[in-house]
Amino acid sequence: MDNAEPKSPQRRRTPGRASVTIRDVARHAGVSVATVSRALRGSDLVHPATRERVDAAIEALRFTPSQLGRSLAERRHAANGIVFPDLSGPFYAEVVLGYEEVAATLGRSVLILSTHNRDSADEMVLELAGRVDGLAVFGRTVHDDVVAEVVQRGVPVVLMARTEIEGADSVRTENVVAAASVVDHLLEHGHRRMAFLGDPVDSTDVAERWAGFRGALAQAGAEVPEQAIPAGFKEDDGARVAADLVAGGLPDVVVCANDELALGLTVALAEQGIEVPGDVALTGWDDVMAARYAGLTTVRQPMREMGARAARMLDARISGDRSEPRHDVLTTQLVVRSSCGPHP
Amino acid sequence: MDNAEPKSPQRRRTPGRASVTIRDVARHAGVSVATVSRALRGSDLVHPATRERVDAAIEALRFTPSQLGRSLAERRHAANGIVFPDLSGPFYAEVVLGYEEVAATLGRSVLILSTHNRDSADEMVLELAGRVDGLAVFGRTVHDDVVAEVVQRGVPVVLMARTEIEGADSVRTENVVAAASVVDHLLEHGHRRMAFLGDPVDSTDVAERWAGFRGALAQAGAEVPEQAIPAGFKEDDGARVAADLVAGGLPDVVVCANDELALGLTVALAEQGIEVPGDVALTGWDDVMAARYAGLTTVRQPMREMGARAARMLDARISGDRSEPRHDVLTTQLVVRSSCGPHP
DNA sequence: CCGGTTTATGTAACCGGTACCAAAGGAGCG
DNA sequence: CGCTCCTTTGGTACCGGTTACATAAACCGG
Repeated sequence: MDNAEPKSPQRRRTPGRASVTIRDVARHAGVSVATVSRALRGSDLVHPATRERVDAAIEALRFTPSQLGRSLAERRHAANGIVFPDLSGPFYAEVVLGYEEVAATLGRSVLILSTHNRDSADEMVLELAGRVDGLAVFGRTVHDDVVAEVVQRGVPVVLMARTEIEGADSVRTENVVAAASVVDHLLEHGHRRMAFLGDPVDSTDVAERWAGFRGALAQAGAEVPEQAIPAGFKEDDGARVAADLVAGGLPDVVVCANDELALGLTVALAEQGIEVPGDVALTGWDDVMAARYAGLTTVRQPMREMGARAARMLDARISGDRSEPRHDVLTTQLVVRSSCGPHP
Repeated sequence: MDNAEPKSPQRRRTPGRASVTIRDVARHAGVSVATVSRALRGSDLVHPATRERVDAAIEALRFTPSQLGRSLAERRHAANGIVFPDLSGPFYAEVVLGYEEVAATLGRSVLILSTHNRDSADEMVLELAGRVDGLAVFGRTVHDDVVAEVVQRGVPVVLMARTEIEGADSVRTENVVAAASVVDHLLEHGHRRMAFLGDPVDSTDVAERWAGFRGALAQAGAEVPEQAIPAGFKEDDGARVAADLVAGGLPDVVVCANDELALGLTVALAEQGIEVPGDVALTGWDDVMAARYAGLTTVRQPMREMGARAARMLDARISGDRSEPRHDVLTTQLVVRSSCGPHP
């Protein structure tokens, strides 16, 4: 009965605490590990009396099954990953929230990775891919070939707000029509000379907004600017262009690629004595909380829904859905406030 | 050489893709798994020529070591968890960001869990605890006994913005002094009748702010309200109390437990024709982005630093630090804007 | 009272790595 | 030339679960 005392190289034990394993439980309950495992998973056929003994042992030993051992045996992580550039915007948080909520409901943990423009981002993503059953990637955070590599390894990927990639699902929000509706609204205000602030090269979303913007202007026979004014996504980036904008002669309105740009620009302009919307009108994009209080006209995107949908798409893939990749487009909504000027 | 053909029950293969393992690499390179493992970990002493063969095999087979197998063998997850109530505030996102940034630098992945007031939160936390090397818990998201249970299992825990628990480190921000400085500032404005909006029972932070608020009023010989006006943390909660506040006779100022409350209240009051700061002054707490644009006087907390510090504390514990639990308190900063009235 | 099921449990081979221990082969030295 | 010592490498027992397969016990109608 009490075997293996002499031969065994005496359980190597790490400095850390000795965690109690399924075999300890089995011994304590006087059954085999198989039985404990079965009792653990509730399901199968275990005699009530036996189950009781096992439960008692589990209780007595305060046993918790190791997720690691379980995952290895089941060959699934029961976890999803999500990659985004930087949580700092008030914006990504919503996406993550929607994602997490659905994933949790589906019994999957969520691993987050923020790339912060780190050089090592690519490796970090690959590493992450090895820890999850599926991965959501937001925007231009990761190089195409890295995403392709992940897909190629068989890990389902959903892209969010990003150009499509062979073999991966995607969710994004509508941009072209929304940008056109912004422009149309501004035209109704009587604004004619419009500038666009944001770098179309930097993001698919911005590129589409820029395209929609130009298209609508052209269609209306209004003047179409040659180029967008390049800028990042932060308030600082908006503030930085204020001087140039003034020096170059103010347009009637500046359509900004996101709210933070518009807000930063508003403040910087005010410092130069230029009023919004009196001297120049502005619009943003995203409808962050601050936009409400700043009276910023903007476009609302269903960020939380986007995260939620990504999580559901991944779940379907992980569960074996082999159908053609889907590419969902969520509709957006123009939110008119005061920054575009008094209603005509 | 080519053994085990007849006896082996022929590798059970799951429906999924057959991932390439370290043994495949070993076979391909004509070496043992031990050698591959050594080559993999870079370190050890492997003959350059051998290493080259192994690398070639890895390349050829597009092998990626399984994090699962590795974690199981190393008995570490290389991952930390963080639990918070709800990401939706513009506020928690910062904490998570700081946490993630440091954790990533230290080579740990981050698992997030948002409890959303779900009933199953406790089990979810316990489950999470089984997947990580350390856990950060924000606020009153989890019952004390659940946290204790996690600690008892030997998983290091750091509490954020929460009352201390035996055996766990904690980080929080200073509240009492800050609340007093808010009150002092308001007294300088000449405000005397002050109300406090927020539920002290709901959160340790709020309780401390309420205490600091009362203390400062008492010290100044001003009228001390019997009770705080209970409210949650959302804009809606702020809006909801507007009517009662007006009906009960407006105080000189309402000190709110967070910015969202103050902002929601501002809007609701405006709808009733009551101006801030003309008819009533307001202050918030957190200094979210919207507070800047709404001109809200508030208290800034170093949220990102809080997350970062929690991650560092956990790292120390995981690395074997057995010293007494630390309880860090981060200093906060009064940010004066227009909502408290014109300067005297 | 017996062969045939059905139910309950045990045995052991995985999952995919890590690392201890031993052995092989080469170099250096008296 | 024999003998240590050191560098490389291989064999294998883990880590902590799951589960296919075998086995034993209990049940059943004829």
